[in-house]
Formats: sequence, structure tokens, C-alpha cells
Amino acid sequence: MAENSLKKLLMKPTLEVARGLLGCTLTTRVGGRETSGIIVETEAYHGDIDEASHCYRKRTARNEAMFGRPGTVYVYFIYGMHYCLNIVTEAEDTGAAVLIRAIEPSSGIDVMQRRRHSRKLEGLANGPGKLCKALGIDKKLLGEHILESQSIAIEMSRQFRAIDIGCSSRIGISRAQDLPWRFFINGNKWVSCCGSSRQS
DNA sequence: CACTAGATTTTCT
DNA sequence: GAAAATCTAGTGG
Repeated sequence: MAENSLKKLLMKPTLEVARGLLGCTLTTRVGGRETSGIIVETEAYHGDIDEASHCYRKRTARNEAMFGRPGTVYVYFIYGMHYCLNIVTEAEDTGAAVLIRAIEPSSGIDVMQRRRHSRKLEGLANGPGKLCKALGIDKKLLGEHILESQSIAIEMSRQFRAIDIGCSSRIGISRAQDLPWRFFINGNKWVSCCGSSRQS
């Protein structure tokens, strides 16, 4: 049942998926260890109209996974040392995805601490690169499917409906900075930065 | 605290 | 050859 509604969510437009994934639980099973956390921050990327997307120019070997079925896992390597996790959206042959930017650790916390060489809970997975390291995500997961993989899964959670969602422009990009395509759970302490919509 | 620079590799120009 | 959907350590108030 829960999987069914997640499947339904994945068929929706990218921005709705970005909002809908907030509050869902992300679990990985890597190297015999299970780790999971609640998604608290996402960003939408849509290749057709979005200059910041890896798919904006054309289809290449690197961005091929973003053109796959909705729910496909797209992992890329950046800045010489970090992986980032995306969930592919939109119909096949459309290059779009949602970047998972932060989670609230919920289980396997000791494993995450060891992988990150950090004992602090805050800061364990509040950023796209940190989250991948904490969950053991790398390019081995590229092309897996979120509803079918043995190694990575997403589930909808109960408290899903009553979430207060904030949004802002995206972080770390130099083009299309005007698009308010970053979403997060308002006031949640595990968001990577600027975790509330208050203006100053 | 705030701010700056360096790490390091994949990918496309 | 340069830039990249980032993070950390280091410096100076």
C-alpha cells in the first residue's frame, strides 16, 4: 500500500515529487549495514527549462540515468570527492530529477558516525555530499530503482500530511538562481542551512 | 563566530 | 583546460 502511493507520487510533476519526498524515509543496505533517515530537504532539477540541470544541454553518458523511468537512482560525483543522490522524475526520455539534500538520521546512526568520522549528530547528514557518505552511497547504486533495489529504498511515513514546507532558491548553483526549487521542512534542525522561511 | 582557500576527479568545451 | 547541484580545515575577530 505504502509503496503504491509512492509509486503514484513518482508519476507526478518534478516539483510535486520534490515536496512529496519530504518526510519520507530513505534506507540503504550497503556492506551488510542498514542505515536510514527521514528526508528533510530536496531540490528539483528539470532539464528542459532549467539551465542548472545536468540535462539542460543534451543527453550524454553522464546524465543518461536522468532520462530513465521515474524512481531510477541517479548518483553523480562532484568536486573530486563527493557523491550526490537524485531520484529521477517525469516520463522516460525526459531529463529531470530530485536531489536529496539532507536527512534526519533515524537508524544505523553508529554506522553513519563511523563512515563520517564524526560523533556529532547534527551535521551527520545535512548536505548532499555528507548524506551519501553517511549512507554509503556511491556510483554502485547508479541506475538502481527505488521501488525494486535491494540496496536502496524509500517509504512514505505516517506524519506525511502535516508537514510545514518552506522553499527557497537552490544552493551551490551559478545559473537559474531565480527558480525557487529548493524545498525543506520548515524549522527542522537537520536541514543543511537556512532552514526556515523567515525573512530578515 | 565569519570568512577564505584547498581538496581532487569526472565531464564536457 | 576549466568548472562543477560540496565539505572541511584553517585563519582572524
